[in-house]
Amino acid sequence: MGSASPGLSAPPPSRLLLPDTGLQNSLEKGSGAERRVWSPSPPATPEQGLSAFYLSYFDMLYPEEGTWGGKGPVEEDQEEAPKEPEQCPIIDSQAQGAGLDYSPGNLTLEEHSLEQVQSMVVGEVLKDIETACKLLNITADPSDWSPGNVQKWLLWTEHQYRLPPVGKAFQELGGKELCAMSEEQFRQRSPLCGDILHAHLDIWKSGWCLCDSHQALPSATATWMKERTSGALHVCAVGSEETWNDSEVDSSCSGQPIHLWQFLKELLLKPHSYGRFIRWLNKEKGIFKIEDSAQVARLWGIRKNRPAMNYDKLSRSIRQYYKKGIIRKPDISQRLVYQFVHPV
DNA sequence: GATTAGGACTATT
DNA sequence: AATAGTCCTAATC
Repeated sequence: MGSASPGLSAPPPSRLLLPDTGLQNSLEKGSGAERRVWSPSPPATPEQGLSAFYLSYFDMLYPEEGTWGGKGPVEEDQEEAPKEPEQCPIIDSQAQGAGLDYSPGNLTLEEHSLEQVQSMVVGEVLKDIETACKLLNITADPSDWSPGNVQKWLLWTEHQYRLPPVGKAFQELGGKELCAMSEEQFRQRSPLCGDILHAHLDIWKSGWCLCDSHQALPSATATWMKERTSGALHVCAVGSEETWNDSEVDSSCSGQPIHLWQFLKELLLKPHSYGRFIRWLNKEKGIFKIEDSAQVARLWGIRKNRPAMNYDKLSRSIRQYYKKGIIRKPDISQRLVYQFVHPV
């Protein structure tokens, strides 16, 4: 799944259908400039429908809540409403593990857990998309689909997610028309699962957008997904020669697994989301500091689906880069500070 | 006690 | 084969 959590760019995790606890109220009270008010009303927006889908998907993936990492929803804090996006307060990593920071603006434990869920779910769905493309011999971009492709996709989605058959409800539609349809139109054609199908298609559209950073994303949900999952689907920059402008690092497509150094750059490119955990000390020289080793390791573990990842292992991988000339320690060695050998 | 360095081995692709 | 994950010892901060 995409990267995880800490992110917190729009839309916030509060879009998920949260348990009926006091959480919703606290979220609304704590809503800052970045935070949108969560609407407790029945799913009326595509995003809310999608959120419901995430949870149902999660249920399928992980029947027993909290099995991942074995810790359940009670976990570290990760995020706060940043006052200055580029200003990254140093967090005491000691306090992170057991840290229960409920200060205003910080995410609650439930949110963190949900973010992890979102990241994992989105990652799994994106993997499914890759698989489906190969299996069905269709493109990742739904707008390219022929009516036949649309039918293939429908059948696959029904089967994959055990949805009730939609029959001929979408029979004559091509990909472009399908993409142009609102959730309501999906519901009209398929009252039983139109919303779910629309949510699936939304993910396909977004997943496709992950391959093209220049293309505008169709929805806030897609923006959220892009923030969190860039690189999850397609990252192909290989070696240490390529440039690493903001526009280039995660705009590639090849299906190659992401490398740690790429992942670190990804995080570094989003200081607003991850600046608390890793940030540039000198971007021109490629010098960065891991402010919260445990969190960076946790994010890496999520990305690679390695629940047992920790900083000890992550740092071992970084050290392997010394020989390869990808990352090194800066001239003046500091703890948790590394330097990309080929900054641009 | 956390971090750093690196050897050795295994797993995955 | 390349890369990363795992486990380890030892040194250092």
